[in-house]
Amino acid sequence: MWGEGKVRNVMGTSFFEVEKRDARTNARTGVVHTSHGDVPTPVFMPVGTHATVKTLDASDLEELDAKIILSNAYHNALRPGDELVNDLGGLHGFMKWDRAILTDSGGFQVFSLASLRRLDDQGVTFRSHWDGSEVVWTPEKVVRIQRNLGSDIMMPLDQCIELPASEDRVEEALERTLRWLDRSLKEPRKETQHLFGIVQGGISPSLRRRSAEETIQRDCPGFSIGGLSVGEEKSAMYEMVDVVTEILPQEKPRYLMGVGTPLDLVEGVARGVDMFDCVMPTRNARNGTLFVHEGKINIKRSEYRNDDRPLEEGCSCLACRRYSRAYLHHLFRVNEILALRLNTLHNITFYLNWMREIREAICEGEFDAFLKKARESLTT
RNA sequence: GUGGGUGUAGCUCAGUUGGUUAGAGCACCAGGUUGUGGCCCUGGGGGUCGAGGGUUCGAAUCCCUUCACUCACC
Repeated sequence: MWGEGKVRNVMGTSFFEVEKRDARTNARTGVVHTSHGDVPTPVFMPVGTHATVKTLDASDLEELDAKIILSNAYHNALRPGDELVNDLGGLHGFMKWDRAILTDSGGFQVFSLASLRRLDDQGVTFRSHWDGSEVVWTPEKVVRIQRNLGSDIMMPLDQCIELPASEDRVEEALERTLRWLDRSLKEPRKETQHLFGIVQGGISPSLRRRSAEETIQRDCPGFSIGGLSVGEEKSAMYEMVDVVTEILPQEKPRYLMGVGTPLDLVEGVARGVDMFDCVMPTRNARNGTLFVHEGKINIKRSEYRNDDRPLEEGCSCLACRRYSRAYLHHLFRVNEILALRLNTLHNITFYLNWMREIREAICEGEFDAFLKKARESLTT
């Protein structure tokens, strides 16, 4: 099913190295080398849209042992402004985070803020969601923004479309994404910055293949799989990941954008994905949904009002080490800021530990069993 | 004591000239949340319409009595 792909380790100071490949699936461990440190893969990148992982600061993230976070070109360019960030030492200096940063281009905002935009081949015209002023985006400008932000890994402007969509529209978005990638690659960036290509193609296997085959012709150090988890069936998403990872080169990292649930991460890894990001652990933390190995805990539920146990026995996070479900329930119910912070600490800890467990399972040759167990115990 | 006002879901209130099974917002109970606004979405439980009597085919709605709260004046 997953084939027996070739491993071609690149020696020396290459951007990415595959370390261990699973025998029965496409899962592999590796390391992404950046000028802000090494990142063991498969990795989950906490989302810090506005130069902060909401409720946490850089020292929190260091304590949680995060090696890389994700931020956003669109949001940071509007506020506080990428030139200001550049003056203040880039995102790293600004937020005092000296580990790796990946920035998303704002391509997803073209999609999610669709009512505010006008799009043609030249680029995108937005109305700022802050003050309504008009901003024009081109692929070149988006690279310039990310150069100012100083991220280690940057995404080109792409076109992510709503599903379901006609074959024609998917194809048009796919072609435009490729043209925009070519323009992005011509725009200067710092030597230490790496620009990924993004594969589109909706939920059409043939268009996905075409997008992947075209994209890998470009000189990119890694490839992203975009346009998924936007309302399609879960089975379709997994199938698209299968289709694409079969084509992407083994020696370069694959990044599945915006995904996903703990089970999605395992399923993605099984298909050869190395990098993930998702708002789910942080957003759900703020909405009272907490991840544990058995599934999810909705801390709002009244059954936790008198529950003296920690969220999850053995969890290393502050919320679990020190506080009870009853206390977390209370804090959430009375809308205390601390609830959001403790919940976020827990969910990020869970996600980072989850990826660590995945890496260990691969290293020990037990990923297959790990995958099987995850499928049995997790439904989403 | 006299005169006026108000009593409808836990809270704040809609409810047409009397007309199906009395509604909304918030709260409560429970789901959802996938390249981020603590937002938002979807369900659910909950009412002797202050109480009693009357008119009527039919009353939250009209009439009488009564109770509670409230305002003004003694």
